[in-house]
Amino acid sequence: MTAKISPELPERLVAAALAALERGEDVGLRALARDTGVSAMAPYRHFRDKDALLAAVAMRGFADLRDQLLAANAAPDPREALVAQGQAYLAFARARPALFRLMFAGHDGGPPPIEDNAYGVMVRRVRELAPVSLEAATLACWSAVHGMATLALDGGLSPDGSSVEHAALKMIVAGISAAKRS
Amino acid sequence: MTAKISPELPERLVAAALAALERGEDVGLRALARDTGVSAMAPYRHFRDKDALLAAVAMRGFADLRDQLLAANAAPDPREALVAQGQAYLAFARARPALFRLMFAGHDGGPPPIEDNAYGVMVRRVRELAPVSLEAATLACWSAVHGMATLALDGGLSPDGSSVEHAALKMIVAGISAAKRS
DNA sequence: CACTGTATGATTACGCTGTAAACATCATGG
DNA sequence: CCATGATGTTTACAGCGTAATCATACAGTG
Repeated sequence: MTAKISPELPERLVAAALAALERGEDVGLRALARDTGVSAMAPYRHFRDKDALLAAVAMRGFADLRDQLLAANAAPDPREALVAQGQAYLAFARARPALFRLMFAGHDGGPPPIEDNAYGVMVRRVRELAPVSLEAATLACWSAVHGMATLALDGGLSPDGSSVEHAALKMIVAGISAAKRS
Repeated sequence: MTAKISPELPERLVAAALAALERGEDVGLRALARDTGVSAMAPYRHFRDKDALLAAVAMRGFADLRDQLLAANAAPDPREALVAQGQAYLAFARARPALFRLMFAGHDGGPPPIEDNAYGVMVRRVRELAPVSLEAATLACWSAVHGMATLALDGGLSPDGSSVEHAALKMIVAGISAAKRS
């Protein structure tokens, strides 16, 4: 009665986790295994423990986020592009809140939250604005956007205040592009 | 064999939770009750469920945070004061990371993360800088500081990069004080 | 082809958790 | 003096993460 079907259990587990997150449920190894039609211990053949699985899910999330940022990066003007990236970041957090929170929940072994090229997508644009104090400018920009997303999820922001958010983002890039030296 | 001693179980439970958080352990109702020398079900006489207890803990955290911000608010110049507040906010998050994360973890029934006067402490200073676009400026400032704190906890920032952080904070207030209209 | 090692999954079991239900004990006010 | 409500205890149950052990199927080698 061994199944041994269908492609790659790990992928199906991660997919099931993403689905559960989208559904607003809280993910658990057992429920996850049940959804995948497999025994409770099966996931342990592919992930050291629950955190390892969640780290894999988070990585998928970071990849998606990077794609969203890239898609929003079209404008030639760096200021416009950065604001658009910020809005995309916010939209991602609001569209998939549980996943977003998981991504930044600090599961020990996982990758740093600033992952892969999602970071690079932004840094390239910031460099056009503030090449001398790049580090500080990048930190300011990313912090502001990430903080706004977090506050939005936790109820501090009204979900329809997009014009205020837009104005705030413009202030940030203004402050950044005004920097001459550290 | 009924204890019925000592002042107010709820306070002692919250205190035990804070202690456990400070110790880096993860809080649980049972362990909490054990630390307090009381039975596992006792907390339910004072809190509807675990989330309610955590919400109380979070409120205590917000009060502490507000005090830190007030203490950092001394400088007469609003720009300096805001930067100092940001640094205090960061210091709080780094000094008590588990509590900070709990405060913004979005336990349903709790208060909004921007709590009490902690918010007001900052808003008053922002108003001196950008009275016309207050909403956006406040959002920009709070978002940046909160995002920096979150990123710091999740390993994205080096713990000794305080000069970069300082520069980033200055950029933020520069962008805010440059705002003339929305 | 038979044989064996390795990868994958299933079973079982343990201690932990949050919490529902029923019971005991006290302080208090009619 | 006794009923009543507030507080804490005991017992019980379902769910969780995971350690240990067993079963199966496939791959490579003789």
